[in-house]
Amino acid sequence: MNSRKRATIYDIAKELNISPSYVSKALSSHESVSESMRQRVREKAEQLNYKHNSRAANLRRGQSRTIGVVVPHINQSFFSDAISGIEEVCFANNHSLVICQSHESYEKEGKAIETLIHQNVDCILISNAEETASTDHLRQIAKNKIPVIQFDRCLDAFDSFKVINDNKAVSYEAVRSLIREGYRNIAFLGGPDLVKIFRERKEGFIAAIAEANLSIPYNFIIDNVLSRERANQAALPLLRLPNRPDAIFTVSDLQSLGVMDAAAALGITIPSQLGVFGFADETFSQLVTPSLSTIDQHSAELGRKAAELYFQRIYQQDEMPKTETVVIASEIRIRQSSRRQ
Amino acid sequence: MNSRKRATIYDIAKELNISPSYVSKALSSHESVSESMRQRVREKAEQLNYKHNSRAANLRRGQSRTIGVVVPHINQSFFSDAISGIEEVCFANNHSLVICQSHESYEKEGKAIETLIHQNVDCILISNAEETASTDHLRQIAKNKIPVIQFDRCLDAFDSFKVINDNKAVSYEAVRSLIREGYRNIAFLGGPDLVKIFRERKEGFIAAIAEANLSIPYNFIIDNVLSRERANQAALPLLRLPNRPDAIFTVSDLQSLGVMDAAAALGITIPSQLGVFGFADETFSQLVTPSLSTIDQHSAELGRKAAELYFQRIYQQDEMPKTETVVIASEIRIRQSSRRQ
DNA sequence: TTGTATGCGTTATCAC
DNA sequence: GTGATAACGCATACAA
Repeated sequence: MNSRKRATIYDIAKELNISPSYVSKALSSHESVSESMRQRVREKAEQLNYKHNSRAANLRRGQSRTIGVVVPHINQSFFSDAISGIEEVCFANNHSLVICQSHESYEKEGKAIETLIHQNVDCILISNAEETASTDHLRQIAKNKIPVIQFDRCLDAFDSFKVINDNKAVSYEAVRSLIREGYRNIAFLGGPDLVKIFRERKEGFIAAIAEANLSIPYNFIIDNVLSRERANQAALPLLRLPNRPDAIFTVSDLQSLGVMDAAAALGITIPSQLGVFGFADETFSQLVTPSLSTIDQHSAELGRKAAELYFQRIYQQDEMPKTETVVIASEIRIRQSSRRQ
Repeated sequence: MNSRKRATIYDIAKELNISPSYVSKALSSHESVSESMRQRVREKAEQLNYKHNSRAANLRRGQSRTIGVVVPHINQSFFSDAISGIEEVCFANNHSLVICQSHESYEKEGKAIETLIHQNVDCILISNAEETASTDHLRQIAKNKIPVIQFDRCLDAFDSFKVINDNKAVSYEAVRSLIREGYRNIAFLGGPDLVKIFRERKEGFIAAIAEANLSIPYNFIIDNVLSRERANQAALPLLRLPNRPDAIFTVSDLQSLGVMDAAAALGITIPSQLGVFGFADETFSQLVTPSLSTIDQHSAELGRKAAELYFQRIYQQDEMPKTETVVIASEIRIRQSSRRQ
């Protein structure tokens, strides 16, 4: 695919009988270059269809002006919304985005990180895979002097910038709203306990339950059932219990879908016999019937914030700043699935 | 952020008292390097935490091993699924992905392309913005000797590899299924007429109508209403007509949602009084009530195919191959919204 | 088997 | 104002 090579500053220099370095300065509008010369160079560049090669420039500069992103799946609303926000900020700052997906696998996550290190990215934004139970891969990044920003699914065993929602507070709000609707026997379906956000959501749940002086049978709190299928498998036995839950709070919308499947299979009506509350406000949540009560994480905003953190706090900073955790406010969206009236 | 620099082959060479170029060969397991030396180099590399800098290597090689992707929005199922497929293939071929979104704007699309050219990407995969009515931006890419592969939203005024669905055939099938269900007065909500896929979907619609000897009032075919809102605005007056349509075929699921909104607003029941058929099989389509009949485009497969086209037909080829259009079979998914019984 | 020289396209430094 | 030179990190043709 090399029919002919692209024009370089050497070509422009030759045509204009000036030196390549001077062309470079002219193109970057260096002060020491007269306006008339800048003009001449620009015209010749246009004429030769010259395009600046940013990778060569970045090699020279010792940067890549590229941000790496690792997410479990790019085709889940939460992540694609977040990436969308990240892309906007990066684009506005003349940086580009290299995206990898881990498919929730720790091994693939490690490979993706390896690739990004080879690519010499300036920063890595990561939301960890469900499977990830070690911080070795993150330490690997740090070992290569690449700053890490975790978002949403953060491992607190690794110190880095983090962008998350006010998970505990909003979960507390959600469960309170269930209690206000008259639900009394509320179960919880969670995610991997290593991931802080899932622990926090559980804490919020427990706080609301405790505050209302309700009791939770030990088997009403089930961790590590993050997918629709696994939540379904967890909900079925729960809903077959003599003293079955009258509401279920889950840490993702997909899990709520699994609960709804289970309820349908057992002929249990939502919301009258069973309240359901999800998390993430996926596109489908307001479209299912009954529409799903959930939590809007403002994911695009979360992505934007993560990227901005790089540009404001790390980029062009001399030393590594003290890490920090940014909290993005989220909102409960009460819909039919948790409204008894 | 330059606390200390990363190790290079020079560092390894110095430590081992051999030449840098020899290190390079040893690391790439060149034949002329003894196994014992390879081993020594590898160990030292490991020890110094050396990471291959692929951007420097690629600069030397005159490639970037990077594919650029431009889509309207990365957070729409169809596109994120397609990108997911593209990513898989690229990752398997040791290439990385730079992703830009046009937000359906021609101007942003052009800027994204400009960025990708600067980035020196080896190929650009693009699905054009709704607004795009010129092929200038694509010619700009070609002018820079970068191969273009259009997918889904292709402009046929620009000759390039293209990957699309069997739009006409599957639309024909979809409309036939509506007719089979007894719908007789079927309207069409389309996209921009410049984009081939939308024209083809219309052609399929017309073919089925013609075959069944049904007539279509001139105002039952409405182009260029691609979003939920615009489809809603188009559907409302249509459904207020004395001789209103008893079914509507749209070229996207979001449009169908707009139609459903309109029907709900006017108290028209789906599917008994109005059949609705969408396109794309977005995640939500099987979750809405009534569930939406639609067309599964096999978008991940479509993305994979687009990427494979690059690796199989363009990458490492001496001359630009003759372009070609690849058709990905799609399938109709008949659900409640178009089933009268 | 090992090493040398050169260049990829740019920019920063210094000299004129 | 303008230009020569080195360097970014690597790979390759060529020499030994």
